[in-house]
Amino acid sequence: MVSIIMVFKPTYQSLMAVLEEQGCRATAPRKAIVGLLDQKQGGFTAEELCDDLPWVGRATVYRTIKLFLEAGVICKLPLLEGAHLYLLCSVGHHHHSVCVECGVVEELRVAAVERLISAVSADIREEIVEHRLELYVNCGACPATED
Amino acid sequence: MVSIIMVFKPTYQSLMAVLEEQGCRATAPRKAIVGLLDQKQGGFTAEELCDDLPWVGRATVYRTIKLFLEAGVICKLPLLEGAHLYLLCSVGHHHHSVCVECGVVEELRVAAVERLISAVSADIREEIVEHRLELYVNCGACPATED
DNA sequence: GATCAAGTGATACATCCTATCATATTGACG
DNA sequence: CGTCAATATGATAGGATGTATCACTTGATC
Repeated sequence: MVSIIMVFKPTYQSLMAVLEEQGCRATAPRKAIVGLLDQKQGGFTAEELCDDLPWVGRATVYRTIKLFLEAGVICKLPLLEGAHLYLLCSVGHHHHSVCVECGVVEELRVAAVERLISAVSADIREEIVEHRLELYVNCGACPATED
Repeated sequence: MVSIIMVFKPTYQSLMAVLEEQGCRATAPRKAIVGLLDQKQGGFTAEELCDDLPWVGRATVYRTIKLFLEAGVICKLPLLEGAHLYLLCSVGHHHHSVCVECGVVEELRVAAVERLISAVSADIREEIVEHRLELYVNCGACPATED
């Protein structure tokens, strides 16, 4: 039996709180970016944010992404083709599933993965310090996304 | 019990055979690159190859890497820091462990991973088309690599 | 409101990789 | 061998994604 727990993602308020915790100011560009992130629950690219907020400099977009990356509320998810996606995510360890058709990303915690890692750990002489697992799925429910 | 199978990697001969299968010519640059790959069993970057073969153009180095990537005998392995490594690997599905200290990469087949994926697959409505697992380890045996 | 550290945007740059294109090489054929 | 067309090459420019710099602006505090 495999248990899968969906994890809820941060909201506008909690993201602004993260900034405050880091001793960062609540500036207009950052508020605008956070406002967007709040809506992009399916993942986003830096370029997307730049396009959506042309009045915000590219440097600021990247700086803000980096801030949240370091705070652990954004992950950088490698896609199959070598590109990657930024993704709002809950703090803590987890994995992702990405639909190869529609690109929708879901955050997973699969307890069995952690058990597997422990088991492998016992079998090899190296100490496992981190691991990464991504599932590339076909969600079967995505609308034909030809736009 | 977790079984881990080390997989042998392609040799000079088999790499040249891959080129031939693709209908490619055995040119001097390609032979030189293959000769190097044969020795870089621990992974390599494009820049490394360019440095080792200054008389071969960068474009050719990248083209040759791409050729082998498409043939499936080279993988592109994402590292924790966002960089990545190219890596000779056997054809077929497998995973990697990367030492975060010395960077040595080992190719793993962990049967238990495949069983886990099957189990997860049965529990979710999405169809899993591909997966990726990397272990970041501390091999404990690496020489202090401060150079 | 004045102050000043923190933040910003324009721009240049770094990295890694792909596209272009004139030239060179390969290997098949005679 | 020598010829020749297709293939491959290298120099160079360019694209994508991200970082560094720095003069200027803004926000939180007083």
